[in-house]
Amino acid sequence: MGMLEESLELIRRGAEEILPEEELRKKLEQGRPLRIKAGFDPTAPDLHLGHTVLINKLRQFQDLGHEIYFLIGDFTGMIGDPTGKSKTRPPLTSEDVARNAETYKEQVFKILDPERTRVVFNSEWMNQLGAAGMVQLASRYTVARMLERDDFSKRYKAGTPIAVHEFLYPLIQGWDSVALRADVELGGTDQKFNLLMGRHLQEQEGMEPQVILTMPILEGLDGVQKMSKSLGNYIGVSEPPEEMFGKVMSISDDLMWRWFELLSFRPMSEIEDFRREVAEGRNPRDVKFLLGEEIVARFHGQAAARRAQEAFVARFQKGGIPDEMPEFSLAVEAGAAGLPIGHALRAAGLVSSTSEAFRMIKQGAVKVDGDKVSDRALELPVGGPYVCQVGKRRFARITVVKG
RNA sequence: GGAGGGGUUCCCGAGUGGCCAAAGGGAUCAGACUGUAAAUCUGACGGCUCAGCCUUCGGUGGUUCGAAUCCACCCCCCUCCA
Repeated sequence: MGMLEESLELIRRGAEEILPEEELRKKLEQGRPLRIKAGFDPTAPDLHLGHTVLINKLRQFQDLGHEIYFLIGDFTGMIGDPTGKSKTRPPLTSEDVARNAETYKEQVFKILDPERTRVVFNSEWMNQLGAAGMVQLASRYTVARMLERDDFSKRYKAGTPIAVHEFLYPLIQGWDSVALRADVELGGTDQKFNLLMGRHLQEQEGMEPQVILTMPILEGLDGVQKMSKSLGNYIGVSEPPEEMFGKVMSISDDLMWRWFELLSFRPMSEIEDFRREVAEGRNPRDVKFLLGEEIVARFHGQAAARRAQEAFVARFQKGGIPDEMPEFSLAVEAGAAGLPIGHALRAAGLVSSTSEAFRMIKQGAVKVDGDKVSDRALELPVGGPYVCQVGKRRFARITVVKG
């Protein structure tokens, strides 16, 4: 059964854990489209590549002919996810949720096939459940077992408070699996407990329990910490092509292989070939080009990807300046003939203070129209535009006008 | 409620009357080297109309020629006991 093994191998790719893998094999052997579930917050999505690791896995399931249930947890959203920090979330109106759902679709359908994706909301069945149903659901699990969840047990031992309703979160998430009759549920590694809850509840309901698949957290641009917005080491899926490409090029060679595994749709055999070629002397940069191109093409199309790469080569390999950069029109002070360079750089956001501007000048990092600036007292005469540059990456086009 | 420990520049963390814009490390930024890599080396790292000046060491007020350092009160955090 070569087909089956191939499918399994694709599903296994990059996955942290599949529990239990034997059951997954059996489900696949049934030859029917499986119901694949993954849950998402109802909050406004601003996806970055780290989030797409999971979505890519959904896509692979789709390619294998299975059906995706893209669950938006609008009911659970009211509880607030107790995993991790204890920030309370402001309640969302149904309009908010609807709008956020649209944004999700926009971003996610760059990867997923809309034809094979069902977007569902758990308020659909949770609102039906009622208080009595909720109590009954809560009776399905013991406190002792609840405390097995890693963060619960840590908090309990540490003596930090756990509100009773937080226990409801995994139960509801598990109940979603019952309601959807999910065959497989995907989630991040931190979701393992919640995913297993689905198995438990389905079993109690006499259903064939779902298989759970956890995906690892993607490392960000720094290669060490997880990709996240707050750490600033991310690539957003709606970033412009050139920026996206440039950021991919800036990752380390080691990280590149990790990204290939989790973000590329190239077969692993091909990636292994790349790895061998690099070991034999091929410039890793050229392989990274392929990764960058694939990723940019996914979100912006093939043509944009090619342009992004050309712009990259022109700018960095040939030392040119980018076509597009922020433009500013700055006024000189009344009576002055020109704009002091320090002020200009600060106003254009190239430096955060005039002090920094002077430091940069001292270090030879500042160029105007390609000429290195060494005089901190330099003034830009009325006119322009001047192409101002700090370091290799920060550019602005500045026009100086009369005050 | 009782006992003790602590709040320093982005983070960690030294400093206990002047030599302190404040050690050291991390992060960051720039320069060199490169492949806008990584590693390494060098430098910078409060602000300003910048060889000078101004504002910072939880808050407020005080002692002193002079305070991050001493005193008073206040706020916040942590540990132990009840």
